[in-house]
Amino acid sequence: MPRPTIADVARRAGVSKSTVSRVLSGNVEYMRPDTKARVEQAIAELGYRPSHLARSLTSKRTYTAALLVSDVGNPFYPEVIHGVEDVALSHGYDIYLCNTNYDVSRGLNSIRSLIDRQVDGILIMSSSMTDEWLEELVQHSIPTVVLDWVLTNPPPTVGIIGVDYRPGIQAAVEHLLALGHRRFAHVSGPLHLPTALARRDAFLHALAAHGINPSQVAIIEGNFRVDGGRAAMDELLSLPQMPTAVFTGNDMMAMGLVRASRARGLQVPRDISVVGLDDIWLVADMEPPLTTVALPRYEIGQMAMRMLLDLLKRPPASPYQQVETRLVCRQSTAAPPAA
Amino acid sequence: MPRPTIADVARRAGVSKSTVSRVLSGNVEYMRPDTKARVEQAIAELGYRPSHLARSLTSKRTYTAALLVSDVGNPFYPEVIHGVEDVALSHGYDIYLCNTNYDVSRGLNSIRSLIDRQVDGILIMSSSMTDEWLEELVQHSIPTVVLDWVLTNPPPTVGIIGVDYRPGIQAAVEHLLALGHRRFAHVSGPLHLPTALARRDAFLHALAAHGINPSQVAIIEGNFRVDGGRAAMDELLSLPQMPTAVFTGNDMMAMGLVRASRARGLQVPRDISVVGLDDIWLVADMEPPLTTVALPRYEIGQMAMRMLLDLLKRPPASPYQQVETRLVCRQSTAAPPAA
DNA sequence: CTGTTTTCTACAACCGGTTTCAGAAACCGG
DNA sequence: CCGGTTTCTGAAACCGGTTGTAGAAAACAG
Repeated sequence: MPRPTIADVARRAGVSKSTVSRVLSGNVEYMRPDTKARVEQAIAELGYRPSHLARSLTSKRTYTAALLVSDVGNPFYPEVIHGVEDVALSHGYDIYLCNTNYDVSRGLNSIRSLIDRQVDGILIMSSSMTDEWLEELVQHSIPTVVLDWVLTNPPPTVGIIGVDYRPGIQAAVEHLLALGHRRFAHVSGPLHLPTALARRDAFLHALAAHGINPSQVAIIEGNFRVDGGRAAMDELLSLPQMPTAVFTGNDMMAMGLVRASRARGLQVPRDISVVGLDDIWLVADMEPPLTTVALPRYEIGQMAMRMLLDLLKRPPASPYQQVETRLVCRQSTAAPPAA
Repeated sequence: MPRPTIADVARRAGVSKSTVSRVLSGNVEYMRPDTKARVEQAIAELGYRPSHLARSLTSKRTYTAALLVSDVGNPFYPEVIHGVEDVALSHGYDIYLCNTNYDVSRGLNSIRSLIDRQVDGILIMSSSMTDEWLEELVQHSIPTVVLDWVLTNPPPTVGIIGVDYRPGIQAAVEHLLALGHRRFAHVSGPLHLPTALARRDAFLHALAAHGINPSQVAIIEGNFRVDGGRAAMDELLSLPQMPTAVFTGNDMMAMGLVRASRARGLQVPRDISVVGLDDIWLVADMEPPLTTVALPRYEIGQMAMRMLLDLLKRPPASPYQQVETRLVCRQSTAAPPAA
């Protein structure tokens, strides 16, 4: 037998569809208690549950949101996803998850599909996005929240979660300086990404504030992945003068770098100090445990979803919120070699 | 301006809704070419895209499926998710992702919500499920595919992806025996899970086939997590006689075990050999790289989604498919200490 | 016991599509 | 030029809900 519909309930309770609809939506101000009771009983007896679909058709609300990430396999995401999901769940929302696989056009396809499905809003946490995505979404006036993206003049339906890299990175720099380091390198993410630039610049500024000229800092462009960190190690070794401390744009590259350095006979932190960024769970018990700039990822997820819900209520908003970073000191940093 | 509807297109093309609907669904056998052209032009001019929602209401198909996992953070899942997603995408499906967080009732809530949203089917890949979930789904005759779950007499709407642990585990056992090991231990998953039992039994059977009595094998019940592996190491040390080779129910526990052993002053593989299961990407460059029984996870994802699509077409099926495991030899296994 | 007001419920239209069916238009042979 | 096919298109009902409105029933005043 197919699911009972609202008409079945109405028939059984001897009332009209509208009456059933009213008790469902709690709109019972002018309803006789016994009528309400009859309807409720019919609902219970039939095990009736309203169809989300039909409801959405009139209400224009699907109670559905989408989360676009580059790749669920990236350890950065799980906690973010949990944060998003927990808030979503508690507001009756379900989440479409889409991996862009770092592919801009795949992402755009997903977005189109999601628009056709009338999702109420979209969370974009894929670094490999383009402004074209936003245009598409703005055009259809779909509320959107973007993580760590730079937007001059954001449209009213777009919210932004910013990351303030300064406090964490500044603390890292001061920590390294205090240990005695003077020669630094940075392994960045792909420099066409705003987030990679922000991290690099926060690092350089913090150094400059302490009298270290950015031009003395070796910058190696990486790819945010483990193998990028590995490759970077080789570049470091080919430098005329090895830096004694390296800050990597994320933890994955730090992992690759530490491994590659071990393979090259260098020991972390004795021969070289390494600081990562993200504080993914893996690095807490790496060999050695990684010193890193932590991002509150669960919080980011929650915040993003909450912002989206806000955007859904009172659209002309375009909010901006920031999360802070902080330094987590572990054992991949030490005084530079005497040399 | 709101999205154009089919009525807008019809008006603009000077035809009826039905005609537009027909060109949309490609049902143009009896249509004059110029009519079709007019409609297509109107569609293009308005940038019309049909509403998935309205369509689903009549067609009873939402082109939506759900994937239930225990925790996206578990490195087992990403590749599975990719497999599922790739097949889904290429068939016009979008995927709801739900984390159960190892919580049976949270999972059940998700399932209820998904049923109300009329998903076409559900993939269950959360080990912490119960048969109650299936009952709910079967009752609503929602096609379901379950990974590695034991079901006597599966209902026709349920498909199962089985894992044949034997080939991989057998190879692992033979590998260890060839190295000279005779004293074995197994760190299992929670033994109320069918999958944990299957892994344990495959191990014991393989040993038995080579003359090692299961009763001589130390079995420690773990939890499939890193800390479970850590705890298991302590139990191993308290044994009257240390085994020389340990097979863990998954890689996470192997990681914990290796780390704990290092902390206890033991070296892998010199003092003890360790074999994991899953071949998650992390273990390829652990210290030492882990020997492990590999599961074709991307394939599992693809296979599961394909099975679901099949189930959607010709329901009275209840298929069963198996994937094979195989041994990946790395450096966490060696000859036992001379002692 | 009426007339008015208040309380309650049903009817009907609508959301944006699909599908059945009937009838109009074009084509054809005689 | 007429009747019978064949080809094409539109009207209407439906999917499963929500909502505005009209009008019946109950309550109340006179």
